[in-house]
Amino acid sequence: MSAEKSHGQLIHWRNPIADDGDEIHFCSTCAFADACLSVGYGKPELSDLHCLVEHVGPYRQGAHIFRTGDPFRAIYAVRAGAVKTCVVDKEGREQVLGFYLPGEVIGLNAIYPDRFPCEAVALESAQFCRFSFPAMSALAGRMPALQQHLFRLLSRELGSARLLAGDYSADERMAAFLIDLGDRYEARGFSGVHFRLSMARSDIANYLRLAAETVSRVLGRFRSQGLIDIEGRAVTLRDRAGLQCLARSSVAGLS
Amino acid sequence: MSAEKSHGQLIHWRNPIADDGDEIHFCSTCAFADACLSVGYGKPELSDLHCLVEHVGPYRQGAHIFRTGDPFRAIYAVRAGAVKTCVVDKEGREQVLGFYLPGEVIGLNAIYPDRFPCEAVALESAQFCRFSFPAMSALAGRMPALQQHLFRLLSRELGSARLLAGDYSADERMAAFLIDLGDRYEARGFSGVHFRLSMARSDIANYLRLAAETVSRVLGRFRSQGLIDIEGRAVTLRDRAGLQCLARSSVAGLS
DNA sequence: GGGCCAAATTGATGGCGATCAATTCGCTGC
DNA sequence: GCAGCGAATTGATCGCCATCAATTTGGCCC
Repeated sequence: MSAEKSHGQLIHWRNPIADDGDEIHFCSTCAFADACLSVGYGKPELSDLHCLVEHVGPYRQGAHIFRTGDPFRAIYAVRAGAVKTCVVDKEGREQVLGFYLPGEVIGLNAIYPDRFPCEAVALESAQFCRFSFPAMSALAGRMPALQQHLFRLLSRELGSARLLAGDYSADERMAAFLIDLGDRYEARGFSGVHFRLSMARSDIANYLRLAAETVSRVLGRFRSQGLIDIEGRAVTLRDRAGLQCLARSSVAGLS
Repeated sequence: MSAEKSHGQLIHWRNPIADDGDEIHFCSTCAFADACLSVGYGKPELSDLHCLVEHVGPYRQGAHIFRTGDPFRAIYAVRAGAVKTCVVDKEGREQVLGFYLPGEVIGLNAIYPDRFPCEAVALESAQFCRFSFPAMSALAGRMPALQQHLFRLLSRELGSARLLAGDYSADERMAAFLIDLGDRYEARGFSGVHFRLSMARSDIANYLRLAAETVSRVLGRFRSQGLIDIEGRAVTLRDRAGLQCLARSSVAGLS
């Protein structure tokens, strides 16, 4: 982040990277920032948390962070770049489960089977903080705030997974998707109205359970209706209220 | 249900109730049975777990266990009966999120928002074990096995929520649904091939994101194909392999 | 047993989005 | 700049499932 600032006006939006951490201060945009803040800097627990972190990457576009069936040892917080998780059935077709932006956590759904139930693939060059899960859950036992935090991360993801399961129209799905991405970028300190899609149209289509052609058509219609600007992968949400309205029943005012 | 018993041989299957617990022994079919076993009976932690349990109910059919927006204080394990969880949008249409059988746990998705994000409604007369969540997470801090168990319950539900989100045909959804119910009954010690649907066709339809008419047609077709027997709400899975095959790509061999 | 109402089944029709097909766009390497 | 190739867009057609409508079944109270 600090490095990017020197580039000046070439950057239209803040480059999504959650990397302002050092030995003393934890990444402020990270999903675990709250847990750290809630115990206060300088406490021994915080340094414990730092000790079990390992920075890994960069992984280049298309590289796997983990694969289906890999033994579960750690969860990963995205530091930079973006990731998709997906399952691949025996016929080789893949099904995208989710996209993860800087500051978000992947691997939580591996706790139960004790193996990763899905693949994680870098959508662009990506770096991670790797948290040993045994160490982390041991620490969580001594550190109620961290335990609470893990419960919340899991519970939250549970809520958002359920949202995807609704029987929404193509327009509703797409509107909800754009709003959701915007909200998530915003929550991490980036612009919530102007951002870059890090995934291909076909990945969006797969994630929303639509055909790629439908995604293209809906985006085109949204543009002609003045709801968004989109050029290649650069998106601007022009009419958030309008999108929000389309993305109706999305369980009004949750998360 | 007890009224049914007087009908004598009309009842072919074991009455689904997970209630063999007392002050000393925990319900053996309960979702928390494993956690108890793993620390061993008689240990002080176990009695701690028992102390924070409160038996509630019976709730009659259609009664709410909790409602959207209620402050989150506890999670509930189903002791007897069955439950559906659902959200209701502002137009009043409901969307079924899941069904819960004896031994299963509801309320885990309330941890993050700290309020219940959905309704829980008894599908038939139902009883519960109510676990105070603050007490439980405090105990989890002292009892790694319990913490682990909570993580696993959450993670597991995360996995199953994702399954529902796939773009499956009506046949695939229905087959997967029947197999899943059978597996779950079996996991709790009941028959996995012969059981009673505790929910209405319209609830199944809503849950599977199909029209009630489609559910009716698919079940009829399954019957004429010899895959199942169904009469009213009594189901027998005649050809599990056939159903399993229909329910294909359901992320082969997870959960 | 009879009447009432909701649930379930069965049939006829239509719409949304998938699929197939044809360009066009945009990036990469030479 | 141009060839080459995959991604994205745009158009035409088809099929699954929702919707509307009509019975039929089953549960419940009198």
